[in-house]
Amino acid sequence: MNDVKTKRVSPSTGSEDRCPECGGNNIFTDFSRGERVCMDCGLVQDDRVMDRAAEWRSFTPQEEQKRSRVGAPLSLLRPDKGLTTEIGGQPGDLSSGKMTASKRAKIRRLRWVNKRARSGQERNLRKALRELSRLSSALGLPSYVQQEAATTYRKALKKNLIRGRSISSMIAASLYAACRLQKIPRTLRDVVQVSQVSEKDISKAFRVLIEELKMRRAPLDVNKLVFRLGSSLNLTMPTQKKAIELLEQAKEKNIMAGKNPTSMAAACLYLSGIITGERRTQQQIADIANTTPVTLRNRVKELIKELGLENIEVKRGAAAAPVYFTEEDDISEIAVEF
DNA sequence: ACCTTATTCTATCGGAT
DNA sequence: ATCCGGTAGAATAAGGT
Repeated sequence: MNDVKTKRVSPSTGSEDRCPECGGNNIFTDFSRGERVCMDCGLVQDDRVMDRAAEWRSFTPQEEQKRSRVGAPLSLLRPDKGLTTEIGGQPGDLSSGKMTASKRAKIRRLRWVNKRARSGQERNLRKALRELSRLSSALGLPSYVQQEAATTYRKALKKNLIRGRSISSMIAASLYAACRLQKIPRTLRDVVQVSQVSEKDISKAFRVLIEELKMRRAPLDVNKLVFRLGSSLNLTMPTQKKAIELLEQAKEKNIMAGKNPTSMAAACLYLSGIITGERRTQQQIADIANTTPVTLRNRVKELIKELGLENIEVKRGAAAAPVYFTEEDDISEIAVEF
């Protein structure tokens, strides 16, 4: 652990799933920050992250051959999956006298009807998907998560779960569920902040989804949460990894149950900061973790008691002055050695 | 529908650094 | 002056009756 450096590089062009530094394949991609972090050595590749998913699928070799980039791909993110019937009409068609007035009127009417005949569900979906893409880009989520959320929402719509609930709350809940399924570390609170809906409504909607759609509830990945918060606090990788250690111990001692995972992650970071001498104040951490110093203290107190960390009081006096980088600092230039 | 329990939040104060 | 630790009271959620 002591020979770890925090270092940032541009992404390599070679094999994308291996760390260019240590060769490990335990790489975590954080789409919201546009970073790829090696969980083993802490190397951060921080250029833009590309979504490398195939543009659309082919099912047979022939299809693969024929696949061209003409026309939009089928997309779950469009209400009609990208297949729309429009009744066209060149300016000349209707006015050049090739048609009788009544025929013209008929066609105009047809076009009008077609535009409006899309069902209420489709209109609902249209609105929902617009909101979905707004939320996803605000949270910096890749499109496959968006797709997942869209699919969930379609199911909910089909089962009539939307009735009586707001579109915004259901779409936010679908997106949150998608993050959980795809192991993207976003908390409900994160979603609430970019949404216009209250936390209460979204969590209610989320529970409805879980129950009615029998979704498996993938546990939130607290370790990733630690890296995300740690990174926001500009803590070095040794401190973040120490926090993970504490977190693992906490898991073993079963003191996570019922607690907000975010505050537990925050508490681990606070303690590890004290241990490595890279301290942040309770207020700083609480702000980043969207909790309060009070809750943070309670978690810290439990951790100290359960993990037998009382002796860190000794090191507390010897702690180095906190080094806190603001957003403006170019931290890519800084390599910290231990 | 009501009660209980657990968690977290806001607000607040006194003591330590 | 700021940080830390503790307390009281309200809101909220989940579970039981």
